[in-house]
Amino acid sequence: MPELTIGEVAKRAGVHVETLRYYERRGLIEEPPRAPSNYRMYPVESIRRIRFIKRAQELGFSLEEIAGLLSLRAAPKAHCGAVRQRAEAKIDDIDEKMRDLRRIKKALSGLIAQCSGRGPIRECPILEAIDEDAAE
Amino acid sequence: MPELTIGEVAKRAGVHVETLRYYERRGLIEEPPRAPSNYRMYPVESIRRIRFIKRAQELGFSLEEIAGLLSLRAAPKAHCGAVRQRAEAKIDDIDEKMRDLRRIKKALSGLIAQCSGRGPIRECPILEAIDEDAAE
DNA sequence: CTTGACTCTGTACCTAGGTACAGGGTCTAT
DNA sequence: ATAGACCCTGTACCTAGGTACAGAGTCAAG
Repeated sequence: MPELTIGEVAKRAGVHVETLRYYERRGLIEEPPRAPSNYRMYPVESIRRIRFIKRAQELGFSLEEIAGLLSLRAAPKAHCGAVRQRAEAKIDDIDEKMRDLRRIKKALSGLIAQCSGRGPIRECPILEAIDEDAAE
Repeated sequence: MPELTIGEVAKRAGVHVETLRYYERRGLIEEPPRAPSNYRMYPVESIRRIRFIKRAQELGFSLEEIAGLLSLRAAPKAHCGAVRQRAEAKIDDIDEKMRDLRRIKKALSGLIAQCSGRGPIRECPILEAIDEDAAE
């Protein structure tokens, strides 16, 4: 019987015990069977699933989106295009964030260029610019 | 007496009344004098300060960092280099975020390239890759 | 002089993704 | 048989930046 306690799963998957219980509440992992002691007893496959979740997170998916991926995976009629679509949407999100960051960086660079770094604070061109600019 | 109620300040600065009270609690704006009714009565300059906060936010500064900028501005001995330094640090933050986003985007693009979008979900190369990859 | 719009304080709630107790039960080694 | 390490539930707390009440007081118009 390859069953694991929550602490073993946590250690092997590299997460905290509380995180596993949290994922269970969030519906990301199904409720494992219980030992007579009421301890959760996880099959070894659980570790793989937790790692899937962590890696999808590293790819920028939220827990809600990951739940979607997982239920997609479990749907026999689903096809691969649905997954691809989600990945593409995520890339669009990333592109948008990058545009925002570039815009902000450009604005900051412009401010820095106006500041020698040597005047008194009262005449700081950066502060003056933030103070005076119309909302852009 | 150019004094404004909280609602007037909110409207003119483009924020909610609750936000102004929140900023006051956070120490971003000082407690305004009170009318006999106990209403807050703001001087017109307050509007400028609120707008400063909003614009600094748009530049990526947190409220805590903005509090720092504001107290810097109020310190007579401070010099402009301190502001410049904060702006440069913010650019470094941005660069780091952009690097992260680029890395993630690259990983996602690689996954998408492996997926025709047409297979059944069980053979989806994207899901398989997330499932199998060692943490990278 | 009353109605509606405004303001006050205090507190709870929201998202996201957890983390930390408290107060109990269980399991293992000695 | 008892100490220490584990597990259970339930609830509160955390960051960040607000938002939403509830219940009370105030102000202006008609």
